Amino acid sequence: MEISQLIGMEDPYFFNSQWGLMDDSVNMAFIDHACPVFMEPSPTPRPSKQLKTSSDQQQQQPIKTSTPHDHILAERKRREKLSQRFIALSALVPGLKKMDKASVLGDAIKYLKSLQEKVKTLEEEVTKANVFVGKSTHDDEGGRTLLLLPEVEARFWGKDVLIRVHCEKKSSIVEETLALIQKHHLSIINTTAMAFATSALDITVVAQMDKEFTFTIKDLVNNLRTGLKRFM
Amino acid sequence: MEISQLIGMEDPYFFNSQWGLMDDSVNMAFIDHACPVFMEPSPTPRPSKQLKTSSDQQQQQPIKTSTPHDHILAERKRREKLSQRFIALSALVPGLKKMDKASVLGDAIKYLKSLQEKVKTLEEEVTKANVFVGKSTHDDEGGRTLLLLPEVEARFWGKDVLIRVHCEKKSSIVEETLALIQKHHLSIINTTAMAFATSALDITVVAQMDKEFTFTIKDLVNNLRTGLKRFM
DNA sequence: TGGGACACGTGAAAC
DNA sequence: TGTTTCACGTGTCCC
Repeated sequence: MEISQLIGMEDPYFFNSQWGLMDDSVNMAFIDHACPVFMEPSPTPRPSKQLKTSSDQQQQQPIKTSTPHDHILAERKRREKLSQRFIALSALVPGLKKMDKASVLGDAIKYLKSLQEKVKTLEEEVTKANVFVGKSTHDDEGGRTLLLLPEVEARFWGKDVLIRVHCEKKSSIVEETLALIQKHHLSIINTTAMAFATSALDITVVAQMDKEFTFTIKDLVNNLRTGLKRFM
Repeated sequence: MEISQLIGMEDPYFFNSQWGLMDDSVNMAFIDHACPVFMEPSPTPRPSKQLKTSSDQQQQQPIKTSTPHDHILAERKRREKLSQRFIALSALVPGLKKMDKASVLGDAIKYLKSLQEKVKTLEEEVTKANVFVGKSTHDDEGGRTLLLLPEVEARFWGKDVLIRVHCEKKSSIVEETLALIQKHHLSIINTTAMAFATSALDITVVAQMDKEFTFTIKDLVNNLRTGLKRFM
């Protein structure tokens, strides 16, 4: 409120010392990049230059009848926001040596690229590497293994999936297992079930993930285990 | 807080061509953060030579006269570099709706955070998956296990033995595996071999120990692994 | 018409 | 010393 009164004397155009430099804005037109902002030759309307001292606050408005200092206030706010985000960005980039804006941007770009690459390779590794998951077993000290059936194990290689189930021999357990697998958008390629000892069953399934479907080994194993448990 | 500061220094923001403004540096103090220099191979599409127009503008410059135009050019170059990096950064951030600088920075920050989080969870997933690795592979220490083919796993139930072998698909590997098993005085009851992915083979064998013969799971697994390794 | 975004030139300050 | 980076106010464009 009172601010507007305090700076009534905006009276711009103080540095018309080298006004001839301004027609260089024509050249700037082709320097400008990306966003299609075209600078016009800038007619540069000559305002009646009259420098007013600070004591004189005659509020006359030549052309710019708009708010004179809301503009600079808004610009300050914009700069402040930008600076804050620069700081926030620099806080996220590790090993930042130089803190100037260009370096922050440059290192952030490099770091972002490396992160994208890392995510890519990690995702590949997760889905393509051979991994066992979700063995519900506990090793005791003797090297023996206590079996908490059902035991489910899966490994991925791209879209191929190998699933092993070791469970108690029960009627319809094979059908139930295959149905569970199919519910995960897996196309069964091959399967075998072998009896082991007196009451155990060892099921092996090779399947393929349907296109556009991805899930983690962990989820698959957990879902199969909990699904089979309901049958036990 | 900041508003009071801004209002308080509102007045000294005016300018005349003289050298009379000094307290401007006071308010700069809390925002300013200076930086070292940095140079990089930059395309610099346009040198933008400042050619002298017919209406030469050299005059006055009471005291300064140091480098009036190099400064402008340097600043232009700096801005150009910054803008270029903004464009490069915006090209890396997917799903960018608004293209203004603040949005680019903000979205880049959010994207960077999400990538960091993703890397973290992915790395966790990979290591956790490795922790769960079962008995068959090489290194037992620290709960970690190296995933080295061939993987061999065996379990006993009385005289019954279940053996699983996951190995590279090679000719005669099944026969070799069965031969190795038989050398351990194991009578093969049932067996199956399933191809998995492009070059893997998953063999499951159910056998029975011959009378009078006993050995530990560990010995059986190790012998099978070393025997199969010679084939790889 | 008014607020948001941008590039500009400029003075100051950090090496 | 000069080179480099910064924030500032400003004009202008664009919704």
